Amino acid sequence: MAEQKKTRSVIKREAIITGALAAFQQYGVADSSMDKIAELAQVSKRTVYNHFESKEVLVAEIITSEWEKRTVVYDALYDANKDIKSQLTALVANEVELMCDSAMMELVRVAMAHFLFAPDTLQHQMAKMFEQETALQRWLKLAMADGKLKTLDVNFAHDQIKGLLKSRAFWPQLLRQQEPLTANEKTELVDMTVGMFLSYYQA
Amino acid sequence: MAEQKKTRSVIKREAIITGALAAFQQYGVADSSMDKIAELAQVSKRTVYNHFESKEVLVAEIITSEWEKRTVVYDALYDANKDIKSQLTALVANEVELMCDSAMMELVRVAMAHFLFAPDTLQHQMAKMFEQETALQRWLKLAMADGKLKTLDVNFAHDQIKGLLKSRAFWPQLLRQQEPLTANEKTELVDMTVGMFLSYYQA
DNA sequence: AATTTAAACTGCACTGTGTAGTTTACTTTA
DNA sequence: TAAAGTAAACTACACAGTGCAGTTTAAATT
Repeated sequence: MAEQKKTRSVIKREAIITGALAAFQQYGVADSSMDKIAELAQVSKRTVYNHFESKEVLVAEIITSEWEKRTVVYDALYDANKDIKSQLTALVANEVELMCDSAMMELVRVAMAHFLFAPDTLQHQMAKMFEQETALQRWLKLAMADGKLKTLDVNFAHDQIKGLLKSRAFWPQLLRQQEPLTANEKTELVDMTVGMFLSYYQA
Repeated sequence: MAEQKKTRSVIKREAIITGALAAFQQYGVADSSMDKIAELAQVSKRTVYNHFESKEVLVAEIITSEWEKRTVVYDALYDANKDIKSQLTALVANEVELMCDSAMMELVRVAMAHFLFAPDTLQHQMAKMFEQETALQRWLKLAMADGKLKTLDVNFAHDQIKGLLKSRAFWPQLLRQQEPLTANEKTELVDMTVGMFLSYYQA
């Protein structure tokens, strides 16, 4: 790794981002002043403005870059020789892990609160964050092409799976109405979801 | 109807609520100043404060009262003599109508943005808004007791149905990524949901 | 029908506070 | 020594909330 040669500028920048994220997660974007952010980052306010020309720029940059950092692509492609159920189970388990990740959840919370009433220009930015083909979608297409699933609308089916998962593993936690799922609850959720999906869709 | 005798006070109060709701829906709670609300309501700011002692009180009162107004109870109880599928279809169709309602959606948008980073005390208020047994839950219990459905965790099953519906009819619209569903799309969604649910749970 | 009364509303000036963003004079670091 | 950071004061503004003198409204009284 070439991580030793961090210039002071880079160090400060990272501190700002860390501090801003912490502030956003604790107070939300609207209630995080630039002074608070600078203080949390252990950096002078002027330095914040040297790195980010305005609060809006800082917010946008942090949210999108953190988002990209966290949407890593898990690419287990469809394998015609392996059994459908176990493949789907692995994929779905992966989706659950992604959506349960607490850093991810906090980021979504920040982004949602910030974008819900944002002007159109910012809404587009949010839209881009969401429209991103998942490994699950690719797999569904291939499995269907291979005749292992009933003919189906891939997007519809994908939303069904996501809906089944999120209603238990994501939304209640995002709204802080429910504790994060335990490992057991996760596997149960995955099994039930795959079971229900295949009971309807398996060819 | 005894609606003619509205005192001036009542008229003003209603104007304030209407104005505040309009402001909230357009700008969000945080960016709706009391001046803006008074202006939209065509009422002096002082009058707003005569009716609501602070902004927080105004927000809380409006959100909860509007919520209660909109969560009307549809009570179609389980009927052992009628066929399972048609009963469930009616109930699910009702749920979809409720969650698609644009006034409801706007209210949820306002409430979410407002409560997402609120202190614990306010979070409890939100929690109460959500924990409310639906006709669907009651029906599932009775249908299961009657042996028409496999033994199941009622809450889990309920969340599954809600998840299947919301991932297509609610969340994308809330985030303004998707237009509201057409009538056809709604019935298709209802049919697919009931179909999938029963394919797994019907005894 | 004219007058009185009390409650509610208005408009406006004013206080206090919090915040984005700027500026300045000084210090550190590569 | 030049670029980057620091600390603190400062500007300009928006907002929540208050106080008050004067006006409107509707109903009760004459």
